[in-house]
Parts: sequence; C-alpha cells; structure tokens
Amino acid sequence: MAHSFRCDCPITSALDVLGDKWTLVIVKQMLIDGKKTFKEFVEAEEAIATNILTDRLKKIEEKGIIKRLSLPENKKSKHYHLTEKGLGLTPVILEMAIWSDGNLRDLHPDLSTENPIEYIKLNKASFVSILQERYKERISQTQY
Amino acid sequence: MAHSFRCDCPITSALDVLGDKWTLVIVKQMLIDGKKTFKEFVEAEEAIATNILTDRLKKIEEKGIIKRLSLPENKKSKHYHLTEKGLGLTPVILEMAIWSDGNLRDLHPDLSTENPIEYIKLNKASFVSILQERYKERISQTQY
DNA sequence: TCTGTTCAGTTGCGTTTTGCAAGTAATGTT
DNA sequence: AACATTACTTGCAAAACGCAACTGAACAGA
Repeated sequence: MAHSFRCDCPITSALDVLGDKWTLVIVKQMLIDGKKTFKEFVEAEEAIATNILTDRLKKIEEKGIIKRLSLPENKKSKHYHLTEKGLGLTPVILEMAIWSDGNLRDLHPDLSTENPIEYIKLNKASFVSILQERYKERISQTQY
Repeated sequence: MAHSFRCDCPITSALDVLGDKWTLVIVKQMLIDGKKTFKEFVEAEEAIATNILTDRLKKIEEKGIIKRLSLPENKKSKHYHLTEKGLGLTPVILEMAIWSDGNLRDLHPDLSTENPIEYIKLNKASFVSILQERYKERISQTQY
C-alpha cells in the first residue's frame, strides 16, 4: 500500500506523513521520554489505544522513521528505535515545544514549565545535537 | 466548546492543536503561498473540501491563530490573516520543509526542488524573519 | 509441569471525522 | 433582470478513531 501524497510541496508532504494526533507524539515519547516498548507507549500519560499504537508503529516503520528490534535474551518484548530519519525530526519537535511555550498558555494554563525553553531558544542547533546524541547513547547500551 | 488537552506536555499540546492533515497546510498556504480567501484555499493544489475548510478556519480562528476580516469595499469576500500566534508557526513549518527535503525523497521522488533549502539551512533564523516580514508587508497593503 | 502473569498485539463495535457532491444565500456584474 | 461569484451548508457514504474485551506466545514461580 504505497503512500499517496497530495502534491509536491515539501510542507504538505511532511503533513501527509506526520499530520495526525499520534505519529509525532510517539516519536517524542522515544526521543524525549526514552520510551522503547509497546507497554511503555501504552502506559504513557497520553494514553494511546493499543490498536492505534499498533497501526502507527507499523506505518512509521514502513516509512523508515523507526525500526523494530527483537531482543536475543528476551523473546517476549520488542524494542522500537528511531532511525536517522526519525532522529531528523528533532528540530520539528523542538520548534513545536517552543511554539507551545510561547503561544498555548492562554488556552492551556497548566502547560508544563519544567523544560529549559529559554536555554533551547538561545542555541537551538546545539540542543538538537544534544538530544540526538543522548538518544544514540541510550540505545547503544542494549545488545540486539 | 473548550479544547481539551491530553496532558501538560508542550509537544503533545501543540499536536492537540496542530495535529491533523489540514491545519498546518492552511497556515502554510497563507504564509508561503500568499493565500487569503476561502476561494484561494479551495483552488489550491491540495484541494481541501469546503466543509473541512470551513471547520478548520473556524477552529484556528477560535484558537487565535488566524483572524477573519471583512473588506469595506467588498462585502462578498473575506480575508483570513495570520495573527502573531500563527506567524509564530513559521519555524515549525520551515523545519518540516527541511525534513521533507532530506528525508522524504525516497517515498516521494517528485517532491519539489525549487525551494532554496540549502540557503534556509545556512541561516534558519534569518529566513524565519524574512518570511514573517514578507507576510506582514503583504497584508499591510490592504485596508480593512 | 501446572498456574498465573506479562507483553504485544487483535477483534468487535459504536462514535466521530472525512471526503465528495450538491445546494443555498448574499453580494456583485452585465 | 439575469447571471456569476463567494462563502458557506447539507446529506450521505466511507474511513478513522476510541474503548473494551480477548488471544497467544513467552516467561516466572511453586
């Protein structure tokens, strides 16, 4: 089932792939929250339904954004990892965090304030690298 | 009908507002393609259905991302403008364009190549400003 | 080895959202 | 007066979503 794109615009095409309520939440849970397993995604505060999760994991794996890995010492659980293509979404996710911080508090007063948004804004590029390196460091600690 | 957010995470909250196939496409059509009227949105290559367009314009107006303006010399057509909150989405949209350019060509070989992506990447911040200033310049040329 | 539990899903089903086509009401044009 | 344009609304079928319950393989302890 090939993906069909609405047109040749890069922005519209990005939204053909990422434009739904869950895809980028899953990527964020992996990148920022360090989640790797089906169970961890289901138990996150966003509370995704299991059938939706299965569907999204399959779709973004098909698109090369994540990889599914079996653990040699444990045949029950599987690990999901971001690929380079998925890690490439770090700037998009960071810009969303910055936009929320500056523009969503009127609609959502309880929005988290714990992230170092001012620090991120001062040097976005280095924060992108920090997150990506931290992620790679984290996944390199498990044998597959 | 108050908007309900899944949790207090800024990224998830951004996706509660922006996470669908059309919202950011409409913002992009205004910011990049210079579209202002219902007719212009409908006639764009993305081909949004009129009922969906009406719904999205209403929702993002309620959230303060756009403003609807009546023209004094023309009571038939209306103009939709990005607010500062809407203009604040420029970095998100640019990062999506960059991601597509670097990561979507395998899935979408016909992806447009006309945008100066290399130039954007060299100095993102200045390109954000250029787009925002160009937009403000454009809308300042009509009296309301 | 039997029992229970955990993990990663699948299935069923009702609700919501989407997409397409057609229609409408107010305004503007000839 | 007749027609066209703009910004919608309505109806309906199809797809996506959300919830709860269920399954099946893999371990864990007795």
